[in-house]
Amino acid sequence: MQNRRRALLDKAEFLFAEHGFEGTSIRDLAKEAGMNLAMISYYFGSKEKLFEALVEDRSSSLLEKVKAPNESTSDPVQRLAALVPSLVDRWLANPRFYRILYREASLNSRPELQRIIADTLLRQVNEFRKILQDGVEQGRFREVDIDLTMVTFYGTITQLLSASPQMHQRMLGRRWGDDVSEMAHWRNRLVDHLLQVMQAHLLTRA
Amino acid sequence: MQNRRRALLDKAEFLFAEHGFEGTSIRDLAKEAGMNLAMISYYFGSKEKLFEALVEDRSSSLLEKVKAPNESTSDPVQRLAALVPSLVDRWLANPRFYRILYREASLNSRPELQRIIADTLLRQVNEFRKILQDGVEQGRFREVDIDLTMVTFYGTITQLLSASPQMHQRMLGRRWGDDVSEMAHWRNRLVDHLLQVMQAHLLTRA
Amino acid sequence: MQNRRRALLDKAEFLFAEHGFEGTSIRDLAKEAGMNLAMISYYFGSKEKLFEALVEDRSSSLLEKVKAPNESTSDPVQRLAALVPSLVDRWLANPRFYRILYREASLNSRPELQRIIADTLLRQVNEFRKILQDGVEQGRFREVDIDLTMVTFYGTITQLLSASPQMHQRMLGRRWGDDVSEMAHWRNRLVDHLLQVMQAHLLTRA
Amino acid sequence: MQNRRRALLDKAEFLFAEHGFEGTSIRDLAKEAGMNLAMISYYFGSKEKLFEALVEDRSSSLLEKVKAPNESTSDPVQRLAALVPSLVDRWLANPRFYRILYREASLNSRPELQRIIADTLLRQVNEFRKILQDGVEQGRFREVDIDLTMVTFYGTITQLLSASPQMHQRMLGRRWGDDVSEMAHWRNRLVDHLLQVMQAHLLTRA
DNA sequence: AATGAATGAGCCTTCATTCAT
DNA sequence: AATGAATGAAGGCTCATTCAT
Repeated sequence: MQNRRRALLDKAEFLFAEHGFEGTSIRDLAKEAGMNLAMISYYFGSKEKLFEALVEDRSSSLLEKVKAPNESTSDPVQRLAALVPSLVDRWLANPRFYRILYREASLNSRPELQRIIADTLLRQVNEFRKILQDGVEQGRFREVDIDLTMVTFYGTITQLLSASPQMHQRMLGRRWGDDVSEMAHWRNRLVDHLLQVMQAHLLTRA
Repeated sequence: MQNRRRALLDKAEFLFAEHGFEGTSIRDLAKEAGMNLAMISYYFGSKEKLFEALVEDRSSSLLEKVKAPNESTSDPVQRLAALVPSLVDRWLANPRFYRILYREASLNSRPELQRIIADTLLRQVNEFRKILQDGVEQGRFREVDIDLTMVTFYGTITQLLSASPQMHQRMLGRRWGDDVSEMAHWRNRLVDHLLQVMQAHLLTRA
Repeated sequence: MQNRRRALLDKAEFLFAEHGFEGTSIRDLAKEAGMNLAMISYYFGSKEKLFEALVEDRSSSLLEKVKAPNESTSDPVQRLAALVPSLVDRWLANPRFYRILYREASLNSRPELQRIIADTLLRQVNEFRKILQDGVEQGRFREVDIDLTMVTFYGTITQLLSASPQMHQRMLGRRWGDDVSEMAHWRNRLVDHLLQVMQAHLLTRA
Repeated sequence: MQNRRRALLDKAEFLFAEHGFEGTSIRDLAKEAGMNLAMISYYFGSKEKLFEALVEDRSSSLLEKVKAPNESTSDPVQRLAALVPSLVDRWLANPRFYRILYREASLNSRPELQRIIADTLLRQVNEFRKILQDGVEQGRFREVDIDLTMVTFYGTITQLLSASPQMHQRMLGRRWGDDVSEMAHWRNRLVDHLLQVMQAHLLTRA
């Protein structure tokens, strides 16, 4: 059945997020999913292929969601205002997945995995870069350091998503869990904050 | 001899940064350091204790450097302007170490390590938080989301430090290596950018 | 359908010959035959039973071919001259099968398989022994070491059949493949050589 | 200690001879040798490297023994008479090793192992080929099929060495074991037989 | 008749650690 | 102070087989 394959992907996402790719054994994964460990080989071929399948699955389901907004208008200011909540939603819809990606992206091992991860992350990053470039060219934005502005934007989200529960507790004082209302709370704070920071940074003062 | 212990710490820092704590075997480490693998147990007791020793060593050497600046004046604006380059220097002085810390801080394993890492990271974070709080209280800063402003500040640095060589190449187009002049380049860009973003964000417009 | 069963036997014979019984997995076999791996259990019950079925099939089909020649005359010299090409043809008609048998016959595992293999091989060996014994008894052959003469006779054929392609290439300089004309070449050389050796060895000199 | 390494080699030779390379697990081997299975990795690196080490060890110790005899005279007849017992002794000194080599040489897997085996076997084969070629050139031997004469010679020894205990019992009626007196018996019979066959085959009749 | 799914046992290898010297 | 030797546990993976359909 295909929902066993799906169950493996879900459990893998959870365990990879909590303990890392190296820190998760296929025995742990199989036990957690209530299956024989040979099923991982059966469905995916290997632990590494499972990872690739996870990226494939998650990124394909996410890319469909956001397409239109940034094409609807050519005004960089409006495009930015539209992209920020859209991106935040996209990331918060699958926080564990991005926690995994960012951690693995910081390693210098398993080059094939690295390539896949970089491809996935950069696809989204480039949406933002385009707006910045257009805005600066058109004189709507100040002449900022585009690379580092992107770093700030994505760094903010990454930082929030990547921190372990323990770090969150001690840094933000507030739980960061699977609770839906909790998520809505952060979503709104994050969107407001990012818009505020980006606009203050990019827009020329009257 | 003590420089053998030091050599182990240095090699461990390098390998942990590149391949992660789990991804680095003590065999690799011993081979890289040109010693017998029993030396790790001999000097540190275990792989985990070695990690703790690494944190101990690196953080103690860094904390001494920055103490005075933030006490010298009570003006939050000036204190911020002083803290930013000081912090950036502190981080860039040991980029590998922070790359390790941030990655491990995103895991939910080995609670004892987690605690040590959180302690180390938060000690620095709190310097920044204090300035923010004072500034807002004194009305010199706008009433921003302090937690998320911190996240943005540290997220920017983390993002820059954590990305793998491959990610750097593809995201920023520029190498990020051990080259000294390269480091100076990034140091200046980063300080300028952070000050600009923070001031635009925090300072009320005339 | 029965030709699927036959296809499995054929592919099994090929793979066992190339990689040995242990070295061939039923996965490889099923894939090579383009079937589901459950078919092996389905048709044969188990991998070992498949082997037995292979022996059954090949040896039964071969035994029918050669019966008459050795009964037609009582002269050992003529019987020998008739048996040699007949045996050579029998072996060369199925070189892979004998390659398998001889290899497995050199093991000391799976006693049941061993018994079956020994039965099959000895049935043919005994035809030769009988001629030798009769010839010596009748004074037509010299009083040779019958056991070792048999060993020489069968050893020659076995050696030729068993060597891997790589060994053949390097030992005989000539390919030993499925090519029909190639086979005819070896068949004639082998018959001539064996007759020459045996006659020189067995017949008293004038 | 190095005699543990030696013990592993000895046990491996025994088990490989009895059950084949594939049919012997490193668990069995370690248990048989009374060690932890990690020692195989420790001493040899891998199961395959252990095999290579076995070949290295056995063949190096054997090559030294026989050098002089075939150089002492240029008469092919005498050289043959000297080489036969010398070769037989060489092979019977390590029957298990050659049983392994011949079996593995009949496979078409693990090309690196194949190469090593072929090298080892051919080195000895070529001593014999040279005598044959010289003898024929000098007109001392009949114009025989040199390749197949070699096959007959080595096939005889191989056949005797390779058969499993069960096959021996049923084919030769006599045990073929580690018993020293038993070995001496076969050694003499084999030398006599081979000389007789080869001389009858090669020497022109008066 | 035939198959995809599933399993438990076993494979080889590497892990961090400890021990005797 | 330092090391080669040794270990038990765990790693990812493949094995032959069975089951429900």
